[in-house]
Amino acid sequence: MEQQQEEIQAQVETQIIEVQDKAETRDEILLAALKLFAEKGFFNTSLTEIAEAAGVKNTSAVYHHFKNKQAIATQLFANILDSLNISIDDIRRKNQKSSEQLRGIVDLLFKLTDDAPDVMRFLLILKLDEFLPEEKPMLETPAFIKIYKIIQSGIKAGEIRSIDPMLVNAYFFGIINNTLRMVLTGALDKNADAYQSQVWLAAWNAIAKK
Amino acid sequence: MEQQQEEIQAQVETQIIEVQDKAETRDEILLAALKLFAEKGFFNTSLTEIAEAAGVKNTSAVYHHFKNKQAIATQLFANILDSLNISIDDIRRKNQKSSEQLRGIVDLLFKLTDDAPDVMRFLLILKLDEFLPEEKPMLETPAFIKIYKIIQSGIKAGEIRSIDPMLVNAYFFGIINNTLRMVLTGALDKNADAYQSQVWLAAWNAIAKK
DNA sequence: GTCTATACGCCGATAGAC
DNA sequence: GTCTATCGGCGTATAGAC
Repeated sequence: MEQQQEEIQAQVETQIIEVQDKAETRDEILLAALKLFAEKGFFNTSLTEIAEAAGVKNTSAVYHHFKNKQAIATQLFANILDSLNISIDDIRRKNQKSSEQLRGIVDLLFKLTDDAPDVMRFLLILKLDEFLPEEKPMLETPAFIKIYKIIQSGIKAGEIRSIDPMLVNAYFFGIINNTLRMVLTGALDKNADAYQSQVWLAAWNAIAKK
Repeated sequence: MEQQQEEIQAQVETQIIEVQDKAETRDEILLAALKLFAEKGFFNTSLTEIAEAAGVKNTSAVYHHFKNKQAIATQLFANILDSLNISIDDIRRKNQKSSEQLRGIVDLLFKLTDDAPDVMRFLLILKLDEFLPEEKPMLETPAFIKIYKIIQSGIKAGEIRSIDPMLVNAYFFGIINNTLRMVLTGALDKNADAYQSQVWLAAWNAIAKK
């Protein structure tokens, strides 16, 4: 009985491990690809390199998980935007005012820049439509539509200046993203966190109703 | 005597035409490459396409003018930065205050966005280090060093807030460049000129001493 | 699901006539 | 200085054994 249970336990563990292995191989590929794309760009990264970095000695293994190189990038793009979208939902639920919601988003972006710079490089630096020409432009994805709505609410509520919401977007994320881009490329030498509070203030002041 | 002069005249004209042809062929290649790079990116553009667009039926003609594909991009980069640098010198000569000099630069960038969008796409949208890895980062080129100096002067003169000049740069050109990027990609639907005065104000206010 | 081996195409680049 | 012709190589992608 005990032995049987142990066997079952062992089987379950094996299954978990197998499942993990499957997931891990796929994830290893995605992770390796993200890193390489962020470092050298999509076109400078060969499938051979991705395979190596993922711990497989072979491009064929990669082709078993993904139709082609583009499909890897597409999946990365979807994953990143999904998790961004979920985070934004969370932020909207926990905060009422547009200013607070934007503050939350800024907090998230700065954290990501320090903790997952490759993700932010993918979002801010790579020219996505060069290798994902059929994907929707970022501004039309759920995450960014929600940001647009936050801005609209802020204007309606009198928190934000009454100008074209798209210009508000341009000002606010112009300051935020450009700063983060400079952190990512090393033009600014401290980590993102060191700049966060002052950059937030500058960005918010650029769009806040006086 | 008259005939001789006519002949000489004809020869000179021929020479001029030939010289023009030489210059034009090279320029045609550069122009075609600029357009194609701006439209589809460096890696999605083949030398065959550049040759066709330049009015030559052949890549060999291109190779006669440039060592390789990279050399075309390098030349484009140098030309654009040179003319930018010259324009900035001109602006600095004609204006005293940092605010006026920055205003002049903004004016230039907005004009370029409407009149030479491909040049601005090359500067703002393309990921240059992906295909020009050995080139100096843009911030280290003469044109941008001068902009940095303008900012430093403005801080010294009390026109601009006393913070890290690099952050001033991030704020100011964050707003300017992000707006222009959105014009270039169509996210903002009017031409750049329609936004210029208000965007200038927003960018200047983000860095001006209150 | 990962390996070996291999096919295939495209594109960058060169040689040489004119 | 532009043409025809052609090479070589890399990188994507597939077939098939294990």
